[in-house]
Amino acid sequence: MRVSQLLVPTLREVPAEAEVISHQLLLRAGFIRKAAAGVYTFLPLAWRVIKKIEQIIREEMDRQGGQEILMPIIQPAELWQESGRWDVYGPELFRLKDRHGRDFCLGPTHEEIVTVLVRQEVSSYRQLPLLLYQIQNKYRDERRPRFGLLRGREFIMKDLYSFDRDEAGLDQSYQKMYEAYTRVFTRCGLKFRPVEADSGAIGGNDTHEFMVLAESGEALVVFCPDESCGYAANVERAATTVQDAGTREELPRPLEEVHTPGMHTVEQVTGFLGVDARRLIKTLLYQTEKGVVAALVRGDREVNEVKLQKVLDVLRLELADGATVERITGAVVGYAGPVGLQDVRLVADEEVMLLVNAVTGANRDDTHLINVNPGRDFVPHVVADIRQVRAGDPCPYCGAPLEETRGIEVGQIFKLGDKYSRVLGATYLDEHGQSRPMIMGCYGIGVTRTMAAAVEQNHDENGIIWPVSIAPFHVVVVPVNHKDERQFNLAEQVYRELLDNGVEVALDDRPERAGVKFKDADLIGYPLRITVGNQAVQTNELEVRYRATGETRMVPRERITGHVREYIALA
RNA sequence: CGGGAUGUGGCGCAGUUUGGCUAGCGCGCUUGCCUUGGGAGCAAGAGGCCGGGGGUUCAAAUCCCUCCAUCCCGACCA
Repeated sequence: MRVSQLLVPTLREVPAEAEVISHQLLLRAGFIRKAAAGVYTFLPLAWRVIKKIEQIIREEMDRQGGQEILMPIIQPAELWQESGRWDVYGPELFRLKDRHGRDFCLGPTHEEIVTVLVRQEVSSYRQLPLLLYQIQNKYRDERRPRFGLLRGREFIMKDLYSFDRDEAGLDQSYQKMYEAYTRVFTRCGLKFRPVEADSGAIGGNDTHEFMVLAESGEALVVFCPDESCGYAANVERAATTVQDAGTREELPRPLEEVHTPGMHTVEQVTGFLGVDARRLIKTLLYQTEKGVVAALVRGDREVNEVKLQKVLDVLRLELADGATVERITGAVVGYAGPVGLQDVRLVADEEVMLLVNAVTGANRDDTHLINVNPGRDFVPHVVADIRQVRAGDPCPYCGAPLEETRGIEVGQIFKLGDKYSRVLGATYLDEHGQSRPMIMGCYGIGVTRTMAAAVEQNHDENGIIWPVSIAPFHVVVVPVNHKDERQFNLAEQVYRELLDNGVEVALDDRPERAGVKFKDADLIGYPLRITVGNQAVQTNELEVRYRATGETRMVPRERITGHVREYIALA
């Protein structure tokens, strides 16, 4: 490709709207342009990258027996009503009507369509397992699209759905996808980590997220530093062993009230009373659709709202406002406690139950209770793990102190079980003529998000550094002086030779000064740059520059194609 | 959805407080000269219903009302 003919509108300055580095660089390097909030046009370079990622995904899906199909973006409301998700999905679902007033939506995911397809076309155990996938645009009307391609409203996703006879079959399909995903992200040249995750509203038991490790990631991950243990989980899901606060050996003392004027934070109370935060029981009131709930965690802990939501089995969970707190506890915010609290469900974290002679709010202004003993002074309705794990907590398997990192979720694999096959009636006849629901799994990869994640992880102050496997071109050939015919002809020869040998090469034939072309080459992130200047013409040696390291090397003219091909093959 | 901010040529911005006559600057773009190994220089150009609508006024980018868009923080979602 001749750069003079290529639509790569590079920008010298960072567009004001871009905050994260992948968004800035993809705009500046001429890969993407915004059409609306969270909706982008992919220019030629971006589209080449996307096609490469898609191709890697295709090969790995096919390797595991996946069959590619293409399902519609526009889906009839009836399907979603049948699964029950038309009402549940909420405002995230892009809804529209046709000219007859019939309801449709733009697919945010395709469980309904694919399950109904399989319901109609598959009826025998002989046809299972079946792995169907597509690479398709997806639509989610995010409340707040942000970070460029990392959280858009329209995005490209690979989604595969597995249909098995039973749980054992599902386990196998799940394992295949786990391997396939590991291969996909490895081949894309990304540093990533599969982590245990929460299954959220989709439900199901097992689920893993594949996280590309990057500071800008929205997800927080904890992991065990012991490689042989290998535990890693999204903090939403992460567990840790129950820890004693050091009060266990004490003998319970009689409950006592203390005057604590103006002390309503954990720091204030611990400072005032001269006790460890671990001795406090923090009482947080939450509003849910099932009423107000009190969540108890130790003073040094935070509530994990995802865990709490799961324990309570509620759809809505938010901290109660001050007025509600006062109504329930009879005191201003800061003095809530479990003792004598009426009309709310009490959920206590496991660690709270181990405390002896704890400190809590007294449900009265400026008053706390000391020597509170769980079981004696209050009895929670539920005891569960609702605490947020943090770095330093012991690994639940081996006890080593956990570490923290941030990640971008580029893939997630789910065991769905019979959730959709039951409601949508996707059944098959087994070898005994018995009708059974198919056992399903679903597996997604955010393709456009993966492109952005690759940039987040691979860049420097000059621009993008594409992993070779997904780079838009492998190499750019740059004649230094566009008016020097000898340079230009040599560059042209090299360009053609590389083209003829199957190398993805761009020739920067623009009548620009060398500096401009070098800057653009760095910004765009071609893995290799071949510079053709005076030296090349005179000595017949070409300068090859490696984007990843910034190193250069002189390569004899006749060896250039071999050198480039070797580099690509080894990458 | 709550809070905050911003909309002026392709990009980055000034001008708005205190209304005023041809709306500016840098980059980019076009043409010419010159230059040619890290975003050169000189000269001449093209390009803007100042986000939309309504109002106030002799006069609105500037003041008022309203709508829209975009970005950030939070909440939310997977």
